[in-house]
Amino acid sequence: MDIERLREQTRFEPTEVEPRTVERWLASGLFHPRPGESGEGAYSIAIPPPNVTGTLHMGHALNGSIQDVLIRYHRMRGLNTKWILGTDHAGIATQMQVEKALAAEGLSRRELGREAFVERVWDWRSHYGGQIVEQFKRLGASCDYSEERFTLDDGYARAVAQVFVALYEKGYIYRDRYIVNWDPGTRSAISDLEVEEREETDTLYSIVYDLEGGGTVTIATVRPETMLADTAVAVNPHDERYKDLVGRTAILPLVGRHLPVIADEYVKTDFGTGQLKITPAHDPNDFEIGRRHGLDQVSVIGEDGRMTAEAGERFAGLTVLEAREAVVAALESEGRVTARDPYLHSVPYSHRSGQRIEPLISLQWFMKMDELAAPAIAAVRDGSVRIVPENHRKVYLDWMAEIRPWCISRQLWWGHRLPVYYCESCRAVHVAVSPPQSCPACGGPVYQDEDVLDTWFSSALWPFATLGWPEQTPELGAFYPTDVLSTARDILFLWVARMIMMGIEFTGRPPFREVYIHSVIQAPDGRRMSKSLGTGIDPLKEIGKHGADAVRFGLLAMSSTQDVRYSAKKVQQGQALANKLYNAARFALLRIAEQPGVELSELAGEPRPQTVEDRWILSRLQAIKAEFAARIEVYDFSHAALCLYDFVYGELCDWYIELVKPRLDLDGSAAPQQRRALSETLLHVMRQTVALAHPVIPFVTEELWGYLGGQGLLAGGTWPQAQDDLRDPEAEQEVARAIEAITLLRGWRDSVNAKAGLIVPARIAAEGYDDTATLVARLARLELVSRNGAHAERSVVAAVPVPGGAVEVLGAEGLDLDAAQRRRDAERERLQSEIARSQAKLANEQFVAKAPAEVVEAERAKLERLRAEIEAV
RNA sequence: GGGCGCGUAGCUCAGUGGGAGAGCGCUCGCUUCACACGCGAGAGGUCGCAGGUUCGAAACCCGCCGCGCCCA
Repeated sequence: MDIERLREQTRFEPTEVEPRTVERWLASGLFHPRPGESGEGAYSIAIPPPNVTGTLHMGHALNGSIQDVLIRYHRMRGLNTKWILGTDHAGIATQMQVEKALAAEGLSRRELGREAFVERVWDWRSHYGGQIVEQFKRLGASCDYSEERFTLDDGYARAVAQVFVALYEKGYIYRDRYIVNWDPGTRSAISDLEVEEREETDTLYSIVYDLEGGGTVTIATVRPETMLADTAVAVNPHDERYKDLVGRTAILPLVGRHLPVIADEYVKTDFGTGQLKITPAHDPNDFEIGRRHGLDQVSVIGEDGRMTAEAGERFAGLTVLEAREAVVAALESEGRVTARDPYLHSVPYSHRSGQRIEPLISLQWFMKMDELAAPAIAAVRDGSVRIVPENHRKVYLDWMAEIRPWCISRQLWWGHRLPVYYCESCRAVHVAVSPPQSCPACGGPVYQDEDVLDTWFSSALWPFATLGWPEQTPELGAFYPTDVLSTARDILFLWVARMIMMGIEFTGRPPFREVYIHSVIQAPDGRRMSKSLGTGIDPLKEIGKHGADAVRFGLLAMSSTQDVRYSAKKVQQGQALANKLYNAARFALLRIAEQPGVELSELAGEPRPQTVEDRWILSRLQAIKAEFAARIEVYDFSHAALCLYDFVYGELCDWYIELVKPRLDLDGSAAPQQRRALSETLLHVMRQTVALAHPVIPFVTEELWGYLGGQGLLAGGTWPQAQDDLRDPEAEQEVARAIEAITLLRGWRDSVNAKAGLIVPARIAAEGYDDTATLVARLARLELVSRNGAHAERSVVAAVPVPGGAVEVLGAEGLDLDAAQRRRDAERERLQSEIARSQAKLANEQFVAKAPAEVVEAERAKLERLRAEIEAV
């Protein structure tokens, strides 16, 4: 590497370095493992496939950073590591985007026809799809880009069909007329999980129905238009007021239908009058009551969101809201509306189209979940799938315990079409992977079901369908099950739970050992980050401004076990770290290069400690390696990132480099062996630091690895594990003591207004500085005076307490001694109060008797230390 | 209605039984021969409120107030 370039370039420039570093990584083939390549075992992660139409948002950037840290760390640990990449066809989302584009041309999908429309979507995908994969590269994500999957690829589609057929044959998949969440926006049924409840205030109307044979009931409803479909009136069986009503008949106003009065536990006695209209075709709860009591189902709202002929001539064709007004007006004219009250309740909306859900009865395909859920519950309960953080475990188990059938058919065109065929002649139903040419029963012509599967049905197969299942491929053998699934919690039910169920059902094993649920990054003001709110922050823009390393570090550092606000400061901290590391390496290399008799290319980069600070940094390096590894193992990315920062700033740069500077001077006074040894040690420390930080900030570390003379690409290098033989508690203690003393002395200097450059004559009257006295003196800007040397006869003008005693200052030139006196008084006061506190504690018999011995002992030692310090002042 | 979580320095957050912490911001001082994306020093907190357990509580328990999310 060109050392001259390094000399001139005083800052790390991510926009210059990062793109070319990505190219080097991609060209290396490091990200594409071959099955069974490493004897150390395999490590794999299946990426949550982003929507093919999507672009990178903060959630992707965070999850990409998390997964890449895990992938790079394990790759460097020698495991055969694969990050499975791909995109999701995202049925509704993609179809809606293309429909929007068509609308701009004045076209609709129905005008185009199914085949042409689907072709348009494929075209659209090839033009605009997959951008996000390029964006993952820019982030530095080390996915296996050479094997990108798509959930609608041929092989994947075969896996989907095979799963459908198998589940159908087991009786888990069935067709039913059932109440579903109808989304008038997409004109499709959607699953319970795609429905979002919103609090809204509506008018609660009280309406009087006559009873046959005299009397009335009064029902309360926010949806008077659905009364046209009422088929019963219900009261609670324990409601004493209405005991006599049960079994009588009410007359439905406007329609005249006879409604039985039934008793059902569902009815709340304290809501409204305690009398409830039952509309099985337009309310999920009423539907269940209807099934329990064998009530008729009358549908008055159609799939277009308008009233049907069943609603009667006066109302047919009206929208739901128009019908509501018309029905209320009609009831009013009969004097049946007795009250209107504002009422706050939750209203279902489609997560997909944003429109209000219309519950209605529809012929759909469903999947029974109970049998699949049982082993998926067991897997989490017995720990074969571990959910981190653990509190999500309970959320998962609670939801799984109450799992309901899943509506899997969608009235869309973009997606996996159901492998279901109907005979035109005999109406027989055939479910098969390969389409029958004619009806196997009667030979008649067959046609395929129009519906496609819910996107999540195919996503549920992701970890194994991407590896070639149902074929027993080498990839499947090597990389399944995957090690961890990292995701935000919003798709725990939609996706994660279903993957566990399908994985166990079809491969006999859960698809991953651990599920890591990461933070949701909110806008800085605490709102949701979203395009529509205008609160989104584009990770690529941030990468452009601060570099991918900075964004990765920032996101990891701000992440937590709960939701967090986006912190631009953390990203800047990451940028500062990259630059700091760059400059530390730059300093080390330039100084090594300038050492007479030392040649960088001849150095091995092995530790050759000669002094206490050498032993100290090597020991601290082992500690930080162990801590980083431990944090990664428990998915504590924020502390992993921050401990790197603290090490680089707080130990390597602020102290070690400052401590060794004089030993790297250029006047040639040091012996060549010593220069060489220090160069070795410094190079070792820099290489190790850069390697250990690589999973978090891969770009700057890869760049520096080249300058530092590392072998090959760092991305393919070895992660430096902690070496216990380099641990040195004594050196750690000695240098920690020196650091504390220097800090105290600097504080003292400031308080006596000593000019920054002033060298103060002083004497160390304290224990434990044998090896560090000159270091302390230099960094605290003292001139050490020996007992019988130059200034020895001068009197002590100040004593600065430091661990183990004090530093006595001799000579007052340039010092504000009044300030020194004030400082000394303040210090004495502080010590006095601490001593008093400590004494009081030890005088407390309860404390001495009940606190653990070591705590009492520590308190005694502390008191002794304080007394020594106050003595020294 | 049920569940989960949060409330600590101006801001964002860490700390989970034994002397209140970090980053950023702020103040003061530094062209100290890697870095001003830098260096040194400093100010700043009744740890939401009220009770309890304990020799000892920011931390554990109970209640209240405020905020967020999930489920029904």
